[in-house]
Amino acid sequence: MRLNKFRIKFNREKMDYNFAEIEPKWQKYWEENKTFKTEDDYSKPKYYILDMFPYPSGAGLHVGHPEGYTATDILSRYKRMKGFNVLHPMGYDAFGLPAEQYAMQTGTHPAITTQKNCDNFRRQIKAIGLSYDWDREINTTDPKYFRWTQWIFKQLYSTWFDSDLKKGRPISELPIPDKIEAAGKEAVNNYIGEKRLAYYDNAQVWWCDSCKTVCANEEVLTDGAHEKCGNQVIRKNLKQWLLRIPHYAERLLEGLDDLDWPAGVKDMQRNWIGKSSGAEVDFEINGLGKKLRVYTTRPDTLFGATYMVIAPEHDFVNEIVTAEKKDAVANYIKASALKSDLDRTDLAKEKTGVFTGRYAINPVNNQQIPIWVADYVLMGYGTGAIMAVPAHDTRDFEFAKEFDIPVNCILDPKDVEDRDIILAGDKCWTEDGEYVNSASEETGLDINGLNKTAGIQKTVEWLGENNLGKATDNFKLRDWLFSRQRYWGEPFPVIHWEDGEVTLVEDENLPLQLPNLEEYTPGESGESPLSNAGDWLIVTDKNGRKGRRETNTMPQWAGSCWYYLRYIDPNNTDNIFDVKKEQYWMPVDLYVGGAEHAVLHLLYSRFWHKVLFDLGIVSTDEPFQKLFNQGMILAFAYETATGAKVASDLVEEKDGKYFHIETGEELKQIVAKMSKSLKNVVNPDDVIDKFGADSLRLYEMFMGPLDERKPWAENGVKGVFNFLGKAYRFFADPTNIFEGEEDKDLAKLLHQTIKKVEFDIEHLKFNTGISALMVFNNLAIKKGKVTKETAEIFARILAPYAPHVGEELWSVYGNKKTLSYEPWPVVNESLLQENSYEYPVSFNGKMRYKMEFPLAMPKSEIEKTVLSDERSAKWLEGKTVRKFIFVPKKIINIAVG
RNA sequence: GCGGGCGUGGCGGAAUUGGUAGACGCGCUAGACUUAGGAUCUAGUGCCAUAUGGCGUGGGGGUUCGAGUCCCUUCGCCCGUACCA
Repeated sequence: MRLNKFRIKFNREKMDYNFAEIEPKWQKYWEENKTFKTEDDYSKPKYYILDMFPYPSGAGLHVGHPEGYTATDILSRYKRMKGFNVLHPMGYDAFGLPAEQYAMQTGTHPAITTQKNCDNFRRQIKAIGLSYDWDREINTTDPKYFRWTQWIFKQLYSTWFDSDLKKGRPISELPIPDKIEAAGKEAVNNYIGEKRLAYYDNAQVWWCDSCKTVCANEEVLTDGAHEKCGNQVIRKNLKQWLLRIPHYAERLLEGLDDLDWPAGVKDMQRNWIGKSSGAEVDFEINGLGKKLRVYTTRPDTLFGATYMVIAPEHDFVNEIVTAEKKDAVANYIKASALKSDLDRTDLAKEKTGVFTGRYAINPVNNQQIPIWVADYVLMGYGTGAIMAVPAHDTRDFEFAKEFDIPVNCILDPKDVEDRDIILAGDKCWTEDGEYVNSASEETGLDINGLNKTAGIQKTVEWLGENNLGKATDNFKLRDWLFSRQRYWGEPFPVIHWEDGEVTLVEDENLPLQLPNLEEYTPGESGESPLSNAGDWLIVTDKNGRKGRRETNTMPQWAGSCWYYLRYIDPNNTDNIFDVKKEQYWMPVDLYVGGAEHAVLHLLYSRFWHKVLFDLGIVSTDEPFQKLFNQGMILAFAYETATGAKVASDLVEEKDGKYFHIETGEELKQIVAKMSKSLKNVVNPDDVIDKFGADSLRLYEMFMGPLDERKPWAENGVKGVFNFLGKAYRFFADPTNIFEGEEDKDLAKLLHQTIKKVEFDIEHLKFNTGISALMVFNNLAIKKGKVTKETAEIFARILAPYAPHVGEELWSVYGNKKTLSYEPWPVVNESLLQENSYEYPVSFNGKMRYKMEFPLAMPKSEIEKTVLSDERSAKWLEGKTVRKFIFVPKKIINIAVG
């Protein structure tokens, strides 16, 4: 479908809405007057409104960007008029792969590409009329910025987590056990190294062979593809920097409770942190004099354990396996090591495993149960070993059925249809019930007759008393892999000395800049491009000792982890920010962005923030008080009956139906993501050219609720453009404005509109706010004349949405300065007072007619009037009134029958 | 499987939280002004029916004087996640 099917024409004779003149004029005014420069005026209440800053791609802004940006801009403009000191900044998350790949192909330095893209983004953002304080613009690739990213890394490296106090503390305060102290300096250093929040070690990592880099767990998609490029990642063992985020698991989990965040995002983070409560239990291994420790969330089902499983990678495998099973087990381990992770996590596949030939002793009843090796048990979770209770765990049940292992039901489901089948061990039961066969005279444990909660409690107590196990929590959250084999990232301020010592670059030598390179291509086996940087790479200390700089760089998350803090004091050269300013501005009052960052950026940021809080660097425990996810903007797309997608330029519309231009086939209109291949990508620049920035802003807000996904429709832009045109033509025409008293209806609606617009902005319901402005505009035009006071109020309440039209009207009325700091109009409640109400009169819930009554009229009189009204006769005929319902200022309903 | 969200006219969506379903906009229909209209203005527009009226918020059931809204049940779609013991 051709998108340019109409062009806006102006009537040059009359005063018309010429956005192409108005918009650049006011953008220039704001820029020259630094209208939106934010002062650190502590006497005013503050409001910090943050957008997720963009990655400045070569493709420029997408219509998804202005959606969130307009929403925050409306709120910012509104809050300024409400007397708040508003911090509303913008910047660029500019480290990243595309600029580096472009450099590999063309030799253009990533800094040049980045600069160009940032300039383009800035131009586009300014063309939307967003009220950012441009003096606070930041860029993660700017050495003045990443100096402090490196500085924070140093803080992480120099911090340990005190699990008693549940907080991070300076590494200098780490108590060293006497035993370690006695073992010498190396032992002490190793001990400290094990406690640092940042550490360098061999790690099983995800490697993307297409990007030639490692990536974090969070960057690997469900199907094993790299989030950035879609290539399947593989496992590799490399020396890498990691951050001990699991130390903060509990804090990150608890912190979520008090945050005003979307439930979905909170749940995703909870899920990702993955806390489970259970117990660790030790099983004596028969004939080895060794204990095998398992983790279970169901210690209450110990009596039902009929076998055990250890992961193929478990340390004990070789010791446990008996001579005659050695080959079988070795083959199994080899086979599972070859399996891709995708295969291993494929739920549909059948369970596999092999018996080790050895038995363990179940501590609750001293029975011997076989130990198996199976890859459905993962080394990375819990202890890498489980007790298997097939009667009450679906995975164990599947496995037991596969290998003919006994299923002992120990939990009577009671009133359930399949009770007999379950009791016979032919069906798995994972819900609550009453224990049976769960007592042993020999060991003294008896939980028969209890329910699940009581069973768990009693078993855990018993395990503790007998020194066989204890209650334990487990988390899914793993160490955060924090280094990348890339050029275009923050260099680590780290030197590896030839004697094995690792030191950090001194604060006064930060930032550690990136060297200029000829060759940006990473090595095949995981060397970073920086290993080609000869002069930069090698350092010598004053004693002649040689060292090599860390050649990995930080991941893109590093820069975005703390950018909201730098906006507070972006040009501070001595400190990361001024303490007073931080105390004034933090926390962020509202953070708006896409939901795709639910477990990546938003979890990492919270982690860093908590560490900085523990170290006394920031004053709040959480960075973002309220989070709001804007919904994705989609587009209409077309597909054939067989579901084949058709590019939009091959579609024509006839009588509300869609046809293929070439084949004539009727097509179905669907909603899909904008994509180049479907040719339905909308560029904000084009929309501004054709309709203006105010129309773009208004339409993005008018489309629907901010948090919902919704399709772009150009006709909708025309709708809001028509509104702005109508409003402008009416309100900018001096012959429509008079001095005097406002029409009563219009005055009332005006104040209702102020109230509605205010409420809707506060609640981020911009679509209905615009609708209220339209309703008012329609009535004003119908009335034909408005007072200057009304006109000025309209300009002010329209301005947050359509600031260019707002400013233009304001100046038409003779005001010389911007309206950005004019006080928000006060609702005159007395105008909203009603002394009568037009009641809908319903019979059995169906509205039949309307009738006006004074609010003061008593119910009995209203009842009498309504029932004797001639319009009621028809509905009352042959029926008796069962009940007369009267709800003041709501409804009258007569139940008849 | 589990977790989160959604389902309202031809379309995007309203409904101030249990009280007039369909605000506002698009589209469509008719008219006005025009050489012209893809500009602008006016009127109409949930569906069925000639009409009194009937039917309508994915389907079924329930609570209530009254249900898009609450409860039960069922269907469909979207997002996230997955052998986490």
